Amino acid sequence: MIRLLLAEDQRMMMGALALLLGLEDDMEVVAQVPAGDEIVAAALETRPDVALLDIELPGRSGLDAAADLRDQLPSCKVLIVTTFGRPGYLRRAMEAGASGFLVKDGPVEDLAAAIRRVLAGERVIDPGLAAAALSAGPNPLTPRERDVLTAAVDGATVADIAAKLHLSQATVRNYLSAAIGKTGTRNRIEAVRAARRNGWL
Amino acid sequence: MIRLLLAEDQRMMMGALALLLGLEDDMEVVAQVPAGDEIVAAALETRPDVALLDIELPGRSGLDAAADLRDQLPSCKVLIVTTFGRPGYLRRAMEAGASGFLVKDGPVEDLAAAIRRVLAGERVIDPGLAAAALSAGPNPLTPRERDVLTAAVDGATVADIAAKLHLSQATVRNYLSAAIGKTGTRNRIEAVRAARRNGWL
DNA sequence: CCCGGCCCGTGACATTTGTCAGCGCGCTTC
DNA sequence: GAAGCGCGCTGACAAATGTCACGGGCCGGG
Repeated sequence: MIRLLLAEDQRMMMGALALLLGLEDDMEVVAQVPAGDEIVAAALETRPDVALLDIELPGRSGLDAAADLRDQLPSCKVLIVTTFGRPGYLRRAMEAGASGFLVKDGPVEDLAAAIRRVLAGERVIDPGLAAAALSAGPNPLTPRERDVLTAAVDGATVADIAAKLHLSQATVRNYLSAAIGKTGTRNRIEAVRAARRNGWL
Repeated sequence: MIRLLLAEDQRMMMGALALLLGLEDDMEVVAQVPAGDEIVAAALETRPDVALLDIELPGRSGLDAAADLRDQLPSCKVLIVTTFGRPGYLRRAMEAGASGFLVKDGPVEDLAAAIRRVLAGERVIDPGLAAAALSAGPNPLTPRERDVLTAAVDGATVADIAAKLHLSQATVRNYLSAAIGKTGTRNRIEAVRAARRNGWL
């Protein structure tokens, strides 16, 4: 029996997948968690063979959780299953030790197949996405630029960002300007969107 | 047999739901469409009793499709199933003649139950959401303000928006300012976010 | 050791953005 | 027909934003 852990915040999706995978003869869903910060605890308790993780989860990112799992339960393979096929996500998933990366756009049938392949030691990666990840190149943003950009997503003003990050306003503007330059965009909004699209966030 | 149509752009979700609902004795999935502009054609061909529609679909919004269905195939009940429980969405769904409104956050079990209730003539609405929709009040934005705001989502400058909508830059700024005022926010980014959150977009 | 990169800051500058007061036009509603 | 509202426009103003050149400190690699 292949023991599975599911992490996914859309409960309907998680429930559907759990039922579906449970129908496979050789699979068994041993844990379902709706938040990123519950993954490790659930995994340590239930000892799954494969963990299916969404990326955008409340509490803790699925990518971070993947890294945690690699450290604390290396026997457990990680398969990232996400809505957004962003190049930077794939890259980070690989760095976090994930064994596979699927987008939810694909057919359900792929899922069980991917699980078996991952368990056999293979790496399963969406082929189109792999190309995009390679052509996109690595993240050009420095850590600080990322911080400032992420702080700017919800419409915060320069003053807000400066206060949140304990920086001078002028410094914030400089970082913002640098990020805008590196993303080849015209203002912070476009910069944020471009960075997100690439998974640089 | 209850004949079902599914419209959903995340194929994995759609596939999982189709399989799952197909397991119910009295249900049968007769159509699966991944785009909003294919819904009506598929419905006319397959004559479903209930259509499960996502809102954010490529091609045409599920809400618009719901209105189309009411006109062209009134025998078909519409159940909106969406990720985002935005008050304005619920309101618009009701105006488009939908019989039910579920969020994907809920458990899968609810789904089959909701389908049966909708078919029995009941209205199925997430209770928490109904309260939010009532307390949020109707959309305060004028059509033009909406246009300008939606044109601003991807970081377009005032000049871009003016060009796209064939308006003077000053006019665009005025609409933007009005929208900012009505949403009680501080700049266009916050205004866009607030409007989206409420489903005023 | 020196170079380069990242970090954090300054000051000055042009541009963009948001606000306000007003104008005329057309429509609906009372 | 007057009042109210949405539409589109103008002009002017303050504030926020983006750009540039520049400084210093800290670190790691050649």
